[in-house]
Amino acid sequence: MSSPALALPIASVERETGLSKDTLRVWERRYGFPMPARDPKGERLYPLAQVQRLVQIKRLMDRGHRPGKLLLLDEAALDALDAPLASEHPETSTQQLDAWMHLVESHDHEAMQALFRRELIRRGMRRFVQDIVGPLIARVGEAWARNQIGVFEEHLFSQHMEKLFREALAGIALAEGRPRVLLTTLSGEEHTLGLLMVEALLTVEDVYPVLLGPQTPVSEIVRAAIAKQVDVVCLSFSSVYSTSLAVQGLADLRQALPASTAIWAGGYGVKGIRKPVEGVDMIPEMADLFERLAHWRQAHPAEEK
Amino acid sequence: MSSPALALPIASVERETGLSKDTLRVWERRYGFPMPARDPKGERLYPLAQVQRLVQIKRLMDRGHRPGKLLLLDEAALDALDAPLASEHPETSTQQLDAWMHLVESHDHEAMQALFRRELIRRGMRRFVQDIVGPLIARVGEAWARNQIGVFEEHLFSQHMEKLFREALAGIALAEGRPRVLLTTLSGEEHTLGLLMVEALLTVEDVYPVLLGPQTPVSEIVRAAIAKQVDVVCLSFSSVYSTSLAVQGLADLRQALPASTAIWAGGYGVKGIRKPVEGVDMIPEMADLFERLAHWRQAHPAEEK
DNA sequence: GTGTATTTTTGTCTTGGACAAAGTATTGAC
DNA sequence: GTCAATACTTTGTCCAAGACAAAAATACAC
Repeated sequence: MSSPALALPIASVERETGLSKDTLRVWERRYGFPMPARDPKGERLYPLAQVQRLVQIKRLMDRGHRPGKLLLLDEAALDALDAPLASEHPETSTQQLDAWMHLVESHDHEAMQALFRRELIRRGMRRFVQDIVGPLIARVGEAWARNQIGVFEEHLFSQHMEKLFREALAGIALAEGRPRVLLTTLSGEEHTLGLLMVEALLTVEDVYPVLLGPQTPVSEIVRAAIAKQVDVVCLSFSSVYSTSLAVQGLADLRQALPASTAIWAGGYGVKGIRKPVEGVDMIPEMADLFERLAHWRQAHPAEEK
Repeated sequence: MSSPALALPIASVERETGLSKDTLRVWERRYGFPMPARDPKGERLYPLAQVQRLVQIKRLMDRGHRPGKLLLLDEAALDALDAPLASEHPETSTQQLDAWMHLVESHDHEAMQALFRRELIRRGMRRFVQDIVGPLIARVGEAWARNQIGVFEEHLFSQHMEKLFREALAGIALAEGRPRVLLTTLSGEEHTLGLLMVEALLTVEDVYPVLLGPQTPVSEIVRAAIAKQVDVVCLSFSSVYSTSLAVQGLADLRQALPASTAIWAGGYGVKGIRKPVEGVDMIPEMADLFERLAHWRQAHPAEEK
């Protein structure tokens, strides 16, 4: 018999935690944690408890804590760090959001899907996205960082949002509207939901969207922009994307793209950018998107043909 | 200025080829290939040509060739081994696939989308996926590996496939069919297309699918499987996922999941697995999926309530 | 406050050796 | 001849300790 699932080899820990083997080994050397057992061959075997703690540490690091501090803390101190942060959801009526969150937590996706559809019809796409989806995505991200929900709940939520948007857009035939907008993210930014949200908003505003999906290198964005003759390249940054990487990427893109092509950068990740990047329009809030759009249309009156 | 993309550091090569850093280094030591340049710091810089050849070698390995032989061959001999693959999907003529590929290359996604819809209606979901989508995805992956198309074309293709599947499934109300199947990938496997394809196939076969999206850690898959009470966990592996990581991950999952929950593993990434993993059903080909499904239903006759 | 220089932290890369698991070849029984 | 057990070869992953640059934090000047 024995109970083999009590410990994992280093490769599995890498997969489960997202921490590289090199990092795991160097932490052990420097900080004394994690300190795995060894098999007869001398290879590391991480007890499940240590793996769980590593997951927790990783999550706290994503929230801005530094490994040097975290790895020296004991379990209680770690848990204490997990608790606060609870105070901030300003804008939206907390009560309604709580109701939505409860659906996310309870995995009742049939009810969630049904409620989404109802609210979409009731409010229209624009208000639905602004009042519900946007805040809810932020709330879910926050709940995940605070360990109130797991990866599983977050994934399920994302999938159903995606399904909802794609179904809503399914019936809409693409008009030859202007501007033509390319939607994507830079390499390293995996979050797709923001893009779909923007696609939905723009489509109902008679924009012609070209959805490229996430993680396109700058050089390929340029190729795409030229091949599909877009007027605007719109990028989305989630809150986990490093601000400096975003600024660098936007600058690179601006340089590589013809001056006639506008660049819009949106999402929670751009809120941290203090100094604006030359030739790039920041869209920190959903509402700014419409402003930008109106602005573009004003500057580019419809030419015949 | 400069030309930064001419060579890649080892981490990028690992990501692009699915070969681990350790493997890349040990091949260099043993066989003399790949033999990367070095930057001032002494770190490896793989020229693009070597990376492409590595991708080719990886593909040939998945077809059963052994690295010891392949790494000693020159370019011509490698290409010779590569060629005879064309006849693998007899149901679809190479000519027709070429026509599809041409659409991918020309970025004409309106035509592509229209043609997809027509073929879906004409053939039905099952034949459409088996005869067209499956081979086409393989073909696109291959073209990408050979550098015949860029990231941009590949992304655009993926997005339109995704759109197609999601639109096709939009109208179908989920029946309370059995088995209930959880669809996801392990951390590190980003490819979503395979999941959607399987979801589409299963949905029309009256299965109840739970799509979790990509990159779920094993522990969260287990939570999800229990919460959603699924009968089967179905994982997809693309060709860039390392075979040994797949085996390790499947073993970890098998151990963590109740014995009553079946595990199905599909995609091009499982073709390289020689020795079956205890308690995991391999689905190397699309057709095997239906066989597995029939098998499951036979073993679990519908109980009333 | 805002910007620049200095120090610390941190992750990734390096080498060469070791070993077991998987794959191939050989042997021997029937 | 087939099949199975045995010996040999191939192959990927792991280990150790050292090195270094990019990022973050701190100190300092304005």
